[in-house]
Amino acid sequence: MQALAQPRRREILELVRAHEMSAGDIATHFDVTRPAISQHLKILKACRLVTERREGTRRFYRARPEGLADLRKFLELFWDYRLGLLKDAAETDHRKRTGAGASPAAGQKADQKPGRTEGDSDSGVS
Amino acid sequence: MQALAQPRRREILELVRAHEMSAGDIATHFDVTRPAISQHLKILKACRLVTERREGTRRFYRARPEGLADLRKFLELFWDYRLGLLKDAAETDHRKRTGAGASPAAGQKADQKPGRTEGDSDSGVS
DNA sequence: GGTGTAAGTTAGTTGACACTTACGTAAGTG
DNA sequence: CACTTACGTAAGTGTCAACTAACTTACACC
Repeated sequence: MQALAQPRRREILELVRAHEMSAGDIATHFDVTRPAISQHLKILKACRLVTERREGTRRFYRARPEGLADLRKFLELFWDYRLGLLKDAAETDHRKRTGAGASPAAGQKADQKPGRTEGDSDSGVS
Repeated sequence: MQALAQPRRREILELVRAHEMSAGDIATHFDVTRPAISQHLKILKACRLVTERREGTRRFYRARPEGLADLRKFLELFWDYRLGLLKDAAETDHRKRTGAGASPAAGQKADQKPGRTEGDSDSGVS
């Protein structure tokens, strides 16, 4: 998650999303030095967001969408739950009901807290 | 995006995800001071990730799933695109995961093209 | 009107991290 | 074996943000 917070790393991911690219080629797309890109690639690789393929002196990188799938799964825990009770539609306009503890959508079905499912797959989100 | 990178803010979101909660109550769940939570809530509110409801001296906060939907849409640009050009067949082991087939809100596809999306980030966190 | 409570705001400090410069390492070429 | 290419790593620096402390604002009750 933190790996994607940095815009520079998202740009790198976009570069290697379609086709793999060597570290030097990636660096030429930015105005920062090559070691800086190398450090970003190290982080992305540690988070399992890219894969590395060595060929002679060069190293080619490529995005790994499965790593992003982990993040998507994590986010789904939020909006899936919320969207489920948006069908009430009563709370969208007048929620001035002073029920301190009682929300208008008192139904609150599926109050189950989405337990930590990080263990399902090596979520290297760190 | 950057708003969710901080674990503390994700914990706050989890707290107010199910039911709204006052700022003081939120603060008691953490070992940091109350102003710190207030600043986090300010950021979450600026990013449209929570909504505020005032009641006397208290202010109740609640998660806003639509804000997370934006992030989900952004992430879909990555793996949807990747899954689309898997015609290379080099990595044929991309059998449909649980999310691919059971995505409930998959009705709305990404309306943006997967082109240059940089600059979209930096969601005015500060 | 005065006091207490609940919350946001400002100023200042500290720690994390992105970046740079310099150096080291592995593979190819003469 | 010297030399170059391609890349990673180490140490140092600057900046941003998370946190604390102190202050201010808004509401409720006496």
